[in-house]
Amino acid sequence: MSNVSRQRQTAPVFAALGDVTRLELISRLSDGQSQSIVQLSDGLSLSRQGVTKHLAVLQNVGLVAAQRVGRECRYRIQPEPIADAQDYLAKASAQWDDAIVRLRAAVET
Amino acid sequence: MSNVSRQRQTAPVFAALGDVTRLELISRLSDGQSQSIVQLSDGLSLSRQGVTKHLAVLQNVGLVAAQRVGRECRYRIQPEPIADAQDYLAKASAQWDDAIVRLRAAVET
DNA sequence: TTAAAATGCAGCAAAATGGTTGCATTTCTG
DNA sequence: CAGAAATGCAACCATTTTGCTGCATTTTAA
Repeated sequence: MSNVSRQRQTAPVFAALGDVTRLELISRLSDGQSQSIVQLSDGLSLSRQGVTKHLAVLQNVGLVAAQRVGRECRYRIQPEPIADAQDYLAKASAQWDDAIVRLRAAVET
Repeated sequence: MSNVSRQRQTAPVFAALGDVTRLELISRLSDGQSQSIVQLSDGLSLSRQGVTKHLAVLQNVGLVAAQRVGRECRYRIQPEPIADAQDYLAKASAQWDDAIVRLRAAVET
């Protein structure tokens, strides 16, 4: 995959993670259990509809999945996008780690 | 460090990474060499001032550092914030990996 | 069957973002 | 010194984001 298309895929995931409230939601879902909107809203200084919007952002980039159960809507975390983001950062840092090693070597020559 | 304060630190870094142009700038700087604004603007379908703004975003969260050299301003990548972001994602995924293992174990009991 | 609970949808306002242009300033170079 | 090169700064604009409220709908439970 090209650099550009990997960036186009990954950037929206980073953007979705770039908000304290959404990181908190991710954190609350990180035990692997699904939770309803009301449950997820509990303790946040934000209206229920505000939380719904944040969940929609997370869902749009595939970080969470929703399932309607009776009258409630349960959200569950989806590990893949995070793994991809992790991978992206790992490759980026590997790149300049290598570069730094080469630069050091060049200096010491 | 508490969950919340880690989120407050990390969220802005993710937000800064959540843009294709900025990911491209990071990528261009990943060889460890510093580059001027004109160099970084080359080939981007964006005005030089637009690029400057993106660089300011990256600088504000510590992803790059600027140094004035004569009439040009050279930017260099700063590995730390990315390492932090990587660490954050690693801890998050470890959390639900553990949870999934526990859930499987519970089911198989 | 009636009321409460959980959610969805629409509209609206404030703020942030991403981009532009124009002009001033600093620094090199012929 | 004069002009070109590189940047900084300010103002402006369109769009997106983030939050709200109000009301409708669906589902449960008494």
